[in-house]
Amino acid sequence: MTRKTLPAVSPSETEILRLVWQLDKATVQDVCDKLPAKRKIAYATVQTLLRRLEKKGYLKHHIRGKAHVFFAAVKSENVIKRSVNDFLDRLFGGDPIPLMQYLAEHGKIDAGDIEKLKRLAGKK
Amino acid sequence: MTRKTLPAVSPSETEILRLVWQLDKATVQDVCDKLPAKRKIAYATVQTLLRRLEKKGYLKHHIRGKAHVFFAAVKSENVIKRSVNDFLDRLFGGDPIPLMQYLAEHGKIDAGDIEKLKRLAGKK
DNA sequence: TGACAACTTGTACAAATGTACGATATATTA
DNA sequence: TAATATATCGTACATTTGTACAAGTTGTCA
Repeated sequence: MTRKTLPAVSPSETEILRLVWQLDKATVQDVCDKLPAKRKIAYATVQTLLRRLEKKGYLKHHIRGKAHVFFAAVKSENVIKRSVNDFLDRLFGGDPIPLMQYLAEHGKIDAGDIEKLKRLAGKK
Repeated sequence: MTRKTLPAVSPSETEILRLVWQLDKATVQDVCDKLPAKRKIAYATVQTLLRRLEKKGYLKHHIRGKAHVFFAAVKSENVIKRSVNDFLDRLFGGDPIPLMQYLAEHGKIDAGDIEKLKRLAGKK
């Protein structure tokens, strides 16, 4: 009987969560190492974020030696879904087209990418 | 000599800001009326958000009668750019493809939309 | 012109967020 | 096994965010 909606993930937490997904399993140190060079925050800060994510229900951990090894407790798709919808609502009133448009116009994606996407969309 | 980076726009502020863009010029009341039915927050709250947006530099206002008429002080593209990039960084490490994919897979866009986008992307 | 309704202003305040130090516990290794 | 390096834990704290009331101000209409 898990609560159906977990507490919201804050922006910084999202960033950390993503790294854990990427690493699959990760210690505080692992996450620190994976942080983009630009983004420098203390080990202790990453630790706090991981702790909060666990308390909120997004992560679990088991122990390896003296270190905590964190891993996802919920499917990333669920988090992504919520995040994207929320973002879309706030910035574009829920309409995805302007977002796609922005990405297309800013060369963040090219025709090739779109070709692949088209196949994906077609599948639906 | 405007500061090159304005203070960040919070999620709720973003929502309000979007409505002002949509209305072009808007009083507190206008924004309230435009709020999605789901989202119900007090007049006073909307007012605070508008005040903050103005203080942060995203809005300006002139007076009409006794009411403040707010309007954009910076181009929406700038805000969108920052928001999208930020969102992309945090949730996808900056890679737009997974986002497009999510949108495509969830039927939020269809092949027709993509066809148009392709043309846009091609232009670049 | 006076009352009313519509607005703004000042202020408040709890909760969430971002960031991190100091103390303590524990593998590891010399 | 004692010292060391590494971790966690408890805690803290300034800001930002979300939300809003109460009091004062000012067009407006009868």
